[in-house]
Amino acid sequence: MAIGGKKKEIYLAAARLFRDKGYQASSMRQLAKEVNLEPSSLYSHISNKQELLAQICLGEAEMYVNKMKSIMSECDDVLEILRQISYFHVETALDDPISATVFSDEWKHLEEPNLGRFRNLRKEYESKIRYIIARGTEEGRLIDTDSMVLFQTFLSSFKWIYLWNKPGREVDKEALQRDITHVILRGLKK
Amino acid sequence: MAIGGKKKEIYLAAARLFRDKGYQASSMRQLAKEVNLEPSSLYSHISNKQELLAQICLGEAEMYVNKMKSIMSECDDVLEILRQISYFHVETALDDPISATVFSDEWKHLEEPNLGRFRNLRKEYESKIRYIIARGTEEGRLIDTDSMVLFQTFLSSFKWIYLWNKPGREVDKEALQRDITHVILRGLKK
DNA sequence: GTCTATAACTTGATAGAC
DNA sequence: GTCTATCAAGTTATAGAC
Repeated sequence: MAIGGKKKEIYLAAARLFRDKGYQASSMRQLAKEVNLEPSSLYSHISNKQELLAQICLGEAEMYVNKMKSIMSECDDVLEILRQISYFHVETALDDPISATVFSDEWKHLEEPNLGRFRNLRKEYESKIRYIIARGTEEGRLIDTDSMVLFQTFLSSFKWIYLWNKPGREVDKEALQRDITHVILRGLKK
Repeated sequence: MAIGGKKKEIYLAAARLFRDKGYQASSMRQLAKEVNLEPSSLYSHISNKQELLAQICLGEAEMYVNKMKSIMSECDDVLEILRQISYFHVETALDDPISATVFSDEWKHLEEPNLGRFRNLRKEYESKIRYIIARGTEEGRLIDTDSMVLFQTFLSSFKWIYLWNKPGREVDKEALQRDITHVILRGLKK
């Protein structure tokens, strides 16, 4: 680990710990052990435990919002937008499954004002997807089923990848992107 | 609450607490308050906190396994079996969203030997579904995409219902069963 | 920046009176 | 079966020496 990289090392270890045991069951003592420090020394690098969770969750949330903006500014075709979102979800779940898991499963332990910020970012992201799906049905590109069902089914289809992506596993990213997107869009397309 | 129903009352309150705050963040003191007892009095009805989680998670897991056996013994058509599984998932998520959430999100806080039992039940359930999906592709009823992708996408498609099903919401169960099943099977069917 | 020591508090669970 | 009182262990975080 490079000099000055201790803070990053702490964040990475915290994310791994939160994923494996959950936020509440992860102690600062344990975290300290993982980065070879005494517990009190952690506080020279971070201000408290909550900050660790907030950084991870809000960082991921901002990444999704930014990606969504980027996709929508570059592309106008509903199916192509959904395809790009799908590819991005698979990619993030494979490239950083630890952060993806903490983001998905531990955000509820955020405290205010981080919780409010997180919910706003998620709402921003989700409302864009809702809009795309509603437009898709209007344009006759997606099936005419309840738009909430389409939206929720679409998003939940990615919720297994980060859990399934265990360290030892060999994954063909491009094949997985292609297959998952194929199955999902097959269900939604008219 | 009926006489003798205190134990059941405790379990219901515990499930609600585990869902809302997570297992680790739920304290026996809080649970005691919810059922109008002093913390120590809880131990006249249950032996410890872990037992509460185990009962909820293993109870749900057994229910799914039993239902799966029942479906497979009564029906031989792959698409009809998948339809019935889908309907059952939607039904349980709507009828008892609290247990469904604890089962899905808190099982990782089970300790041995409960954790092993839970994993075995889940494995039994999932291997039956894997088998059905593999058979579906062999028979030419389902698309020829990677069977693991089909399996995971199928199961994860139900993972939003119990979270979305907030108390105040009005839900048309039959419409939801029909719509969700329609979208999912559309994606899998040849 | 890291350490030792410790404050201030919460946790699950038990003992024993009633 | 419920209570009061309490224990032993664990929690986050801080103070101050080096």
